[in-house]
Amino acid sequence: MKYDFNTIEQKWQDYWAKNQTFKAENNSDKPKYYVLDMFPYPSGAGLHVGHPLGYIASDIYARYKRHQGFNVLHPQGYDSFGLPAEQYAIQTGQHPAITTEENIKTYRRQLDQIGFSFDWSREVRTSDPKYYKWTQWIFIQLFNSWYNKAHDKAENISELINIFESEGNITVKAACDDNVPLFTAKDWKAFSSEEQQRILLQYRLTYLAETEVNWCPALGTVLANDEIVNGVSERGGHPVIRKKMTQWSMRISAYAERLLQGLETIDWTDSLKESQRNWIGKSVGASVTFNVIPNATRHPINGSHKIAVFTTRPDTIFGVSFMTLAPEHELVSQITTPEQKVEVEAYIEATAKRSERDRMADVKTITGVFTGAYAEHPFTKEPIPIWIGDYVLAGYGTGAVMSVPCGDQRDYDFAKHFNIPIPNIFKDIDISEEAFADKERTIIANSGFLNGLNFKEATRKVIEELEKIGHGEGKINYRLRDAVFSRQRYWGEPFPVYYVNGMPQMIDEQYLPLTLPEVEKYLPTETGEPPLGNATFWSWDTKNNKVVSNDLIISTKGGAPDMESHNGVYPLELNTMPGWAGSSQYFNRYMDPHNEQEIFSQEAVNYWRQVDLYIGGSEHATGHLLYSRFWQKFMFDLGLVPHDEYAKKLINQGMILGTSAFVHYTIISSPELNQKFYVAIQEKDVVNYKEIVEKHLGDTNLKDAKFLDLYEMHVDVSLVNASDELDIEAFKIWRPEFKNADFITEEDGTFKVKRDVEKMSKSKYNVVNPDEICEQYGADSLRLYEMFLGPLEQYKPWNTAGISGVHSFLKKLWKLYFDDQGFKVKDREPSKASLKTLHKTIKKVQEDIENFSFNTTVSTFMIAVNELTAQKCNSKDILEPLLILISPYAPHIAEELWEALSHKESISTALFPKFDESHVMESTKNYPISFNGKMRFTMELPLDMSKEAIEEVVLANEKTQEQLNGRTPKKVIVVPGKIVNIVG
RNA sequence: GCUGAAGUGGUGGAAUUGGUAGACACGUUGGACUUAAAAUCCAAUGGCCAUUAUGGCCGUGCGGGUUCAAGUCCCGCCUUCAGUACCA
Repeated sequence: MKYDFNTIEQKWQDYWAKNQTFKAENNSDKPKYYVLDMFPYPSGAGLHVGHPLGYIASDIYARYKRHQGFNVLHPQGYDSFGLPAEQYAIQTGQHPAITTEENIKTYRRQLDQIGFSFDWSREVRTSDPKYYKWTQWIFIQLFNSWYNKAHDKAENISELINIFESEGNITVKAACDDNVPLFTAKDWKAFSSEEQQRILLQYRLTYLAETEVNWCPALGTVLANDEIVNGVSERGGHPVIRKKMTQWSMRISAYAERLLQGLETIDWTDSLKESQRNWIGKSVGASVTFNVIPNATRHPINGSHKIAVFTTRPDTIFGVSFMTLAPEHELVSQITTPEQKVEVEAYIEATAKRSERDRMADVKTITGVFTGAYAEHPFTKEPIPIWIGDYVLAGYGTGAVMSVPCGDQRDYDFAKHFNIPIPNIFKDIDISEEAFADKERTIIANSGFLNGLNFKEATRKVIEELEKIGHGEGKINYRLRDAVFSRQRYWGEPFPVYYVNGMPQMIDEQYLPLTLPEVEKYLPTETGEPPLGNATFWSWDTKNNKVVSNDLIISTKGGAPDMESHNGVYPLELNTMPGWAGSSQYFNRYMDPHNEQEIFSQEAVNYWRQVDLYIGGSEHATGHLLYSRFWQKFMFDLGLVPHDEYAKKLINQGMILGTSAFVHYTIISSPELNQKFYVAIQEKDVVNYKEIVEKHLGDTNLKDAKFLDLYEMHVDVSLVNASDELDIEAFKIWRPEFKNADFITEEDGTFKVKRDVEKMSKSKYNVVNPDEICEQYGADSLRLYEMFLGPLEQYKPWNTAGISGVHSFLKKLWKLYFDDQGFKVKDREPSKASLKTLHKTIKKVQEDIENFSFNTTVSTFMIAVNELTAQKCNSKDILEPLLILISPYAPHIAEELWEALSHKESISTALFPKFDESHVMESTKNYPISFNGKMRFTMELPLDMSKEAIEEVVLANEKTQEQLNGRTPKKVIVVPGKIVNIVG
């Protein structure tokens, strides 16, 4: 019988689906294990061979855990809201829901053919109203919460209102906006309802505020910091500018410290944790307040102003020789003197015009301008000139710095450039060339009460003094900014929000989900509103078939919208939520995906608790993986989840890259020619291509024609064979403009292309489709090969040629069970050698899987099968457990052979075989004997021999004596089980 | 600049944590089977030298060091990839 993989794989995929083999129950006597993949965005291009890598790894682990007797949850779903479907809709008018549905079908078919053990009964889709109902629900919970720093957790906003009513906000320690005014309980009660709401908004965990955002004109939407790469949009590479807009934001900064601390408790890779630490960017220092001197110049400044700065070096405060404000700083216009006004305004305008990218590009150019104003040094009372400069960022700290040129290189450069004095406050340090920033070696001088102190002592002392005079305090600053949560797009979750007098109100939970309305066009409206502004009606309560008009929402009764009485007309929020909204809690929803009453039941979440193993790409380090941790901590504060970290262990799979092929060519044109003439050149001839083309053309009529530069183009990799030779005829059909082209080939007519490793993408024609691989070699071969390619975490190029190795392994495996005569496994006593092979394989496989070293496991299988073939093993006692070992990697063939061994149940119910050391034990060990560190021969010795006995035997040995040649050994080293080394 | 990861044959990659470097696989070469091809099987395959055979020397990015013994540990460099970037 032949190994007919296509039939076998189809058979078992159908069997698994029909019998719901991998359906997980929310209770079991078995211990639980939760294996999660990052769910895919279903793109129109379908899967290429790089996509399933992580899924194969997690599937192997999930199947392995089932064999270990665990109740395994291994779900899958789709992150189905997103920009590509919307852009496709803009171009074609096709509703994103339809293209998304089609793409999901393709994905599902492709995933199914690889034989994953997903529990599809738990599938979620972020664009499904039944799912995004709960995304909207979480948004409402965030809106109704504030962060109490005293308890270090989120609490209900009603508790904050209680405090305001009894004591105002003076005693409240909350994560809130910086500019909240202080008020008493009496003040609070005197505020209008609208004023109260405005104040509460400054405390809520999701809030509406006018913020400076990253606006991408080409995409017509704002972007979060992690969606910008090198100053351009991550998607499409469009320029991004800063713009002030009223937007929803998430107060993730409230959780900065807990997000940082939580990293200590989870088993994620160091590099990923490090990225998150950098992104959070904690720095410890002090905030210092400087008073602006009202009449330091002929033109007194109106009112009294204070400038707060954040510094990590308060110990250098006596080295301050100027201050610098960001051009966007709000005080700039108030303190600038009339003489400086023109210059300052020109400077502000010039900086505002520069895009983020330009600003990043020339960080070396020093620019700035003097405001004319002075601040007073809190200790020396000396006047300090106030400058503005674009090296100070409005978005970090307070947007103002105290400049200490002797201790900070940027301040130093700025001072040098504008001839500002650079006082030296460091003992025995030369600062004539550059600033001195080494905290460890710092001894303060010329600094009054700080003289002689080191960095630590001086910092403590100066903070103490600042607090005494009310000019500052110790402070911790984080780089992490609140996350902008509004997107001006159609294909995303609508906000459950409407506005009364411009103040946002939450739609009552009973009316969720607020479903996405139909629109004619997916572009912004003519008045510049987001695409949702095009909707003519909204339908929300699908159960009761209630419909409301576009910008109308029905009046409220006691804060909740009342569907029955049509008393008022209020606009709805027209923005939608960003891509990361739907992916920030999906892992918990899988635990109880069909629950319509709650986001998930407490029974379910207390059973599954945490994700035990999460596999996905590292590109989400500062996006999804940070936001989802934030939401989990929030859910924990609400008492909804038992852990405030949702994923115990995380592995980043590396990317599988494509091997692109390129053809070089030049185009010849001359007046005599009607058309352009292409000449393709092999890579080796590229350097001297002009000479070679001329020589090639010889005396033809093209001889005197001019030819253009050399071009390089991607060639479809399917037109190139394993030896990099191009199929020229097929190429000419693929690219008709080359129909009459000349190819400068080898003498034997072959034409070699250039190869390069790049990301797989349609536009590079280097995509390898898993469908073809499954068709030609089978899913088991694909699974094994993807693992065999190299370590899971590593980036590695795909090369289809190598798959024949794993494929012939499967054929050899098959032959252990079936030959031409049929099934050949017998119920007979296994040989000692076969038992040894089996048990050393059990041990190695178990160790490898537990270390996620999947590539070496495949080698282990190959060695085992080769050995058993050589041993002519046909014993059931060996071949049956062997299948269980291989089954996580190649489940289809394992099921088929398992069935041939007369099993009625799926192999997934079988328990992993136990390793028995006695079969592997050897009574003797080969000791390598070396002289002066060089290995000369080996000698078999019993395992239980003592060091001394080994030494004696070795020295008495004939070969040893030969090597020693009459000399007496100086030293003999014996490490039992390892090596004997004799120093002559 | 900073942070993290990594440099091993023609190629992908192994190496029980300091103990015979190159497992396993691809590729290549030779052979068997076949009218032929495919498939399958066998053998060789880091480099150099020697050869009738046994063999010898050099080899894990570079330069040092520790050790009886270093791909692995220490010091100093170089290169590549990824993330981040005027963060006060």
